[in-house]
Amino acid sequence: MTYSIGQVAKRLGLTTHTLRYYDKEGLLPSVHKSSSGLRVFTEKDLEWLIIIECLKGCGMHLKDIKHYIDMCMQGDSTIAERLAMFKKQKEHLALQMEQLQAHMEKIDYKIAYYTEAAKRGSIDAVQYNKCLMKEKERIFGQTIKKLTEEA
Amino acid sequence: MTYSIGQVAKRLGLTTHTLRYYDKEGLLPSVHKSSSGLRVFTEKDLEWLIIIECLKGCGMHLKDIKHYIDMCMQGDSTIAERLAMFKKQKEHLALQMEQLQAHMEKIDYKIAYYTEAAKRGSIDAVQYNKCLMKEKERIFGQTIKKLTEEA
DNA sequence: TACTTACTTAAAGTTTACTTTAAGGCTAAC
DNA sequence: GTTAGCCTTAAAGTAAACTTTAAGTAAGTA
Repeated sequence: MTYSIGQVAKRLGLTTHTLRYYDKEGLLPSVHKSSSGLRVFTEKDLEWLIIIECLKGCGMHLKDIKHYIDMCMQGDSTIAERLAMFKKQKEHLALQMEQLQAHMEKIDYKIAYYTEAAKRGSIDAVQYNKCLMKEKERIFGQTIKKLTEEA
Repeated sequence: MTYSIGQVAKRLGLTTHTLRYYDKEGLLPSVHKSSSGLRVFTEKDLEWLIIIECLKGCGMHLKDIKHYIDMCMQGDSTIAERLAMFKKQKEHLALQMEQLQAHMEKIDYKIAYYTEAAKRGSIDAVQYNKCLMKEKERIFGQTIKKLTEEA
């Protein structure tokens, strides 16, 4: 089973322009051309693209993704480096998740805060109940406290 | 307790340039100047900055963050919109977390794969055991299967 | 008196990952 | 025979969030 550039673009949510751009940049070394010059994508190529999207989604730059792909083309001598790269990405990803979690706490605090404000019709009327206060302390406390200690 | 631009920059991991840039862009409307013209940051300003960093970390553009800040300055009439904004960000954040989770599964698969390859010294020697195969299917299966069905 | 830290305006430069424009040409399907 | 989808090169444009440069000034500290 093979796929045209248009089919692949549609399925992966990219444009054909982008796919040709990736190709030009050397990110799709395994995509071949048909006798009439059309790009022919195989399932293996789709796997590549899925990994490219994954690495991009992790915040990796195309330059570094290309480096990974170059390593793949180079063969078994780069296995250790490739493994190391994915391990590093895993750590990076874990950090990102922690950060999102921290953001979520702040957002939740704000939702609680504005829900109160909406109920009462004004910001000034918000009562810092125990829960709200504790959250505020936990969320803003550390950064500010550390600054104070430093000064 | 008040803080200089340098102290704030250091604590929040920004440069003084960036802080002045934010100020110029209207993101720090509550920062005042001392008699000699220096920016004076209060704890309230730090809270602002923490929220700005949070929204930035959620992927919001400075333009939209400014809109939020403008709403805050505008007063109680914007409470509902502010609440809605945070609720929307919460959803967005949840989506991002799901995506990171999906990325993590792919990374974990690759780590398992390359660990095998490293152990055996070559890619070709990797045995797709039950676990590896199942993961591969789960991760790459859907996208490719859907493409096949479509065609 | 130095030195550090801060201030100003205004413009130009940087990076990344595309996107767009232009201009023309091939091929397979209806 | 025309339409849809694909191809090419090459260059310019876009957006975001800074960063840098320039050039001069001023206040506070050791």
